[in-house]
Amino acid sequence: MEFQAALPIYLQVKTMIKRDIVAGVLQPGEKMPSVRELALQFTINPNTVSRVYRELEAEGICFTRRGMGTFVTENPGIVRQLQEEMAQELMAHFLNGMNQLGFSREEAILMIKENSEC
Amino acid sequence: MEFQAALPIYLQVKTMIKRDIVAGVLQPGEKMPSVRELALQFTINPNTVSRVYRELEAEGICFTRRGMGTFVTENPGIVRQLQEEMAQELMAHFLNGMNQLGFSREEAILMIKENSEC
DNA sequence: CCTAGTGTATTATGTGCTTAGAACACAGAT
DNA sequence: ATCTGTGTTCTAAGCACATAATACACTAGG
Repeated sequence: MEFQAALPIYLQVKTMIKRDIVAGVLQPGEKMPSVRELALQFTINPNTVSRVYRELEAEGICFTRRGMGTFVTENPGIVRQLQEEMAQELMAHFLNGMNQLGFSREEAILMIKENSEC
Repeated sequence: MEFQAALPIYLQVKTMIKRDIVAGVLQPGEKMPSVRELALQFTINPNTVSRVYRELEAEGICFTRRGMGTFVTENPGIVRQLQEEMAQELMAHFLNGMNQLGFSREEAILMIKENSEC
């Protein structure tokens, strides 16, 4: 694992966790790795992981029981909600970028269809 | 104009300029805005613009004539090259992200087709 | 009670980005 | 020569991010 230099690590970790929830790697109610464990796994500082969990909790994605750990929100709708949010954001980013490059929505779709090398 | 907090300003400006070149807003050989002018336009520091021009020059996208200004590279291939590069990057980012959300390439294309609201 | 494993908080340090301000070097026009 | 508009360079300051190290607060299980 390596992080992209341009984006703060804590944001990249947030995205990874959210994607793991959508993909089912982390399931609703499941215990997430401990702050120290995830810090070891990513070779980053526990404080950085702590920030990630704090922000994810503020977004209603997980909750914390002091002394016990951090857990994915039980609400099963969380998966669909995250999936919708993140997919929309990816599509918007892609289409907006392609538009600024001079490609229409249809041209963008055509290009992505005819490109097997990505 | 406002910048995204997560990404350094100089990177965002670089992308904007490259997209303008691909879209034809800036044409090969054309004079680019002066460091101070672009700084005023974006309400950022001239040093930040200077850094953008320096990096773009290092990538062969523009060249500088001291006392005259900074100009888009004359080479007309620059447009096609940038277009190819940036489109590939957008497609890769999109498909990779969708994959991590659990969508195959075909599903991703379907979703983007059926979504007129983005 | 004690230990181990949780999240949390604090302090200090280093790095990169951004800004402000000032000065310098070069080119073109008057 | 002088003025104006270029890019360039330098110094100082502030902020966010990330790290290291340490300590604290809580929970479960021996």
